[in-house]
Amino acid sequence: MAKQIASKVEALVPALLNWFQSNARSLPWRRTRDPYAIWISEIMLQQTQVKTVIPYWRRWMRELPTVQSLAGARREKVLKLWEGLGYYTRAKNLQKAARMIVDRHGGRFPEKYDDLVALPGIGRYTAGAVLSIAFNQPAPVLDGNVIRVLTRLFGIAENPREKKTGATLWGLAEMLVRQAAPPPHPVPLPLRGGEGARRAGEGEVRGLNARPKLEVETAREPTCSHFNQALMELGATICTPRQPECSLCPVRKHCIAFRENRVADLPNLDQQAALTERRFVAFVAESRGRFPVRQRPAGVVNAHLWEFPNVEVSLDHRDIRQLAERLFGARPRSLKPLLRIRHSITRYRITLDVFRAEFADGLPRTIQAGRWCSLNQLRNRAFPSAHGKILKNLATEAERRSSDKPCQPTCQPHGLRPARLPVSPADSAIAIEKECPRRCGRIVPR
DNA sequence: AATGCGTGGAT
DNA sequence: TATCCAAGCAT
Repeated sequence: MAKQIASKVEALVPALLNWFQSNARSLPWRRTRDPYAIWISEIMLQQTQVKTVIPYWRRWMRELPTVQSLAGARREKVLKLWEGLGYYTRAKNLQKAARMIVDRHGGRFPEKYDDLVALPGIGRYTAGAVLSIAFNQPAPVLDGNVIRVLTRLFGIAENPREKKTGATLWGLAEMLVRQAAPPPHPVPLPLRGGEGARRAGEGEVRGLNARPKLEVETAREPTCSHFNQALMELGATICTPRQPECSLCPVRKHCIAFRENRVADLPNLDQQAALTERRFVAFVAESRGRFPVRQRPAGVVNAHLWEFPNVEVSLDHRDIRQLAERLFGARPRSLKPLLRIRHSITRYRITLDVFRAEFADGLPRTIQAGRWCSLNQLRNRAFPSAHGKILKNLATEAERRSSDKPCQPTCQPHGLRPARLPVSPADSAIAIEKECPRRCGRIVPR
């Protein structure tokens, strides 16, 4: 059994290396061997697709091209560069780790596994990825792609999340990348039989010809780097979760799942938990061109990012005015529904209802732990995706407002009288206004 | 061991 | 539209 696996491993490595040579996608981080650049790409690629990462990586490398620049950057800038990628702890850990590299490693990127996994945000996978891809060390990687490829190739039906199965998979990944590494010493002659012509030929040349130049030439081909990337590339482009392109697979003749028609059954993952519905109501208030926003505290979802004041409510909650009063400590002069955003984070499906709130002049100067920011100040802060959409909506509206000509005659700033609103002290109803029908962005009385 | 952490692409 | 899940890590 072990022998079968060994010979299979031996066959897979050259096939995948050869395939990768002509089928590797051209990705920006594949044009460098800078460990810092590769580290950044690996962190960004955690649970995130290549297509999404590319523009973020380019911008990050332009703004923070070295580990020193990252270590010295302001956190707000780091978060802004990460805005929209999610899992924001990744960005904060990147900076922590960069400072550790500068402080404890003299700014030189660690080349040892133990040093790498000691850095925040670097686990077993990322350490292996940086060691193999940047330094061409025979360190294994096991990510979602590799799990899929290996469970199919070797017909592993156990749940890969189980500890024992995970150990098996890591073991295979290690055998493979070791096989991809050139032998540490010139292979002593004579070779025993059955090793295969390729390896024998290589050994002969090296054994007979010990010129240093040849060693250098041999070592130049980064086979560990390419092999691990080949494994992941196969999983990303051919051996995909759904509708894999087995007809294009360079190793299908070695694939147990393909032979036994079990490709669709592997890997055997447990289905994800059902989503829970939640609803939030957020407010955009404005006073003299400034908007109140607050920063989320440490230890919660989207920690340290900014957001518009909001509260969670029951799915059928109706009294928006009451929410606004509670949040701002003042009764809004008007309330207008602005937009509804649906999104999901982790296991929650969230509806975010956003309202525009106007207050009598000078009313809410402070929102609990919040700040009044101009549009430009808002643009420099990092928002979670849903609140980023609110900001985008705001910016679009402001753009429209400033570029359009004044419209006649109902719109207050462009035309005539102020909106006269029925706000008697005892009145609990809020006058819902609407936008100027000429789309100048202003609010007009209904 | 199980759960929390975001977002968007693909189908 | 609904569902899956992507170059995982920390606790």
